[in-house]
Amino acid sequence: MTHTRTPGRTGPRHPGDVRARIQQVALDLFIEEGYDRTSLREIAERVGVTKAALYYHFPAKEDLAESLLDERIAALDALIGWAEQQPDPDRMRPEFLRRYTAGLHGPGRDARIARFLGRNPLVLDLLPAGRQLRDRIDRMFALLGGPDPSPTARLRRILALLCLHLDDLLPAEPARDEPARRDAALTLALETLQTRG
Amino acid sequence: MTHTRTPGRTGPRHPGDVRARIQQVALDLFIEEGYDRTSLREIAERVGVTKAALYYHFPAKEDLAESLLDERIAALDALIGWAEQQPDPDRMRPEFLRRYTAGLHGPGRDARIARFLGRNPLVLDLLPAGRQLRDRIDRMFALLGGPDPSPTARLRRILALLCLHLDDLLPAEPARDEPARRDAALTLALETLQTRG
DNA sequence: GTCTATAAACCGATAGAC
DNA sequence: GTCTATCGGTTTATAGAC
Repeated sequence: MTHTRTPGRTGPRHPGDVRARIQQVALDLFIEEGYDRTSLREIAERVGVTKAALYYHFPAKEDLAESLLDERIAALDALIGWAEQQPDPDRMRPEFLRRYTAGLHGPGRDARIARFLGRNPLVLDLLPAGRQLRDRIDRMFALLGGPDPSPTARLRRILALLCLHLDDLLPAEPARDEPARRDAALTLALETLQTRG
Repeated sequence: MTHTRTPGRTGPRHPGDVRARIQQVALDLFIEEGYDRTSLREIAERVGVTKAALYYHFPAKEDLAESLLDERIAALDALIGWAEQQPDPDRMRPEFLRRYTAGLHGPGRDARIARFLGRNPLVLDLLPAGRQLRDRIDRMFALLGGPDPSPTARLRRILALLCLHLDDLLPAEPARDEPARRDAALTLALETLQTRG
């Protein structure tokens, strides 16, 4: 038995684990200049290894992107699981939005993954994990609204969730990512969801 | 003086003007599979000409994309011009939203150009015309809100305009592009803009 | 685990005939 | 205006040494 470990497992042998650093750098570049325009050469260069080393950790470029989405899918699954256990949907929904935005801006990469998707929406069609993610989004829409929604009610719940992603969808604004802005977004989301027009 | 015309001018010599057909096909493909993933070979194939013919009508791929954005910029300039002439801002703003969505879904390519941008947001950074378009968007935000906005008010006007683009931002939904849905979006946009929280 | 070297494919773009 | 043919560059991905 050797000390060699599968690169897919967690638990870095040394800090700055290469696999995680590749993910970090790739995420940065995917946000900055787009998934398609980011080459593996560019990622490898910034990490400080060669292109071939990337292929040791990820079989293909798509698998590197998938590994990022998997984290986000797991986070959403946990949240959806919680929501489905709540007995009172009317009390669940506002708390759902609070937990959603809290999870987005807590520790971890979720906030940047959301921005990655906001800047590369076609990834949701392109990758298998993207289609899985879209399935989770649809289930969240279902949770946010009651049965048999009117067109307005349908749009309203979509809009409420979108509120919390304004900064991911818009091109860089001066005031992005400030706590006050996040609070304002949550307030707007709650108001949007709860208005009965 | 010959009959040869500059391809940039309007007035087709024959119906199905090749330049316009290239734009149509390119727009379709840019929406379906993304700007970066759409090759000139693919566009030429679907139009029924060779790649080289494309270069007669557009000096480069970017110029083809720019030509699409130019139409949208002109449409927005007209709308912004109207808004700046209105004496009463409080009466202008709801009407602005109505004209904005009417222009989007009237004759012309504007609706599909908006979807092109929703699916390829990085184009706004990439192309010179994209940055011009962003400038128009900023000016519309300024028109929609009064001076010295609170964080909530800032987000609110952004959200109102975003309402009218929900179908451009979301992955294909079953009920996209129906008049009832557009009416619901306009109602929501007006409500979002006018609520004073 | 990381390297050097290279394969194979595709891209945007150009030259020049017609 | 459209064609054939091709150039030069970049990309993803692989083979094999260490």
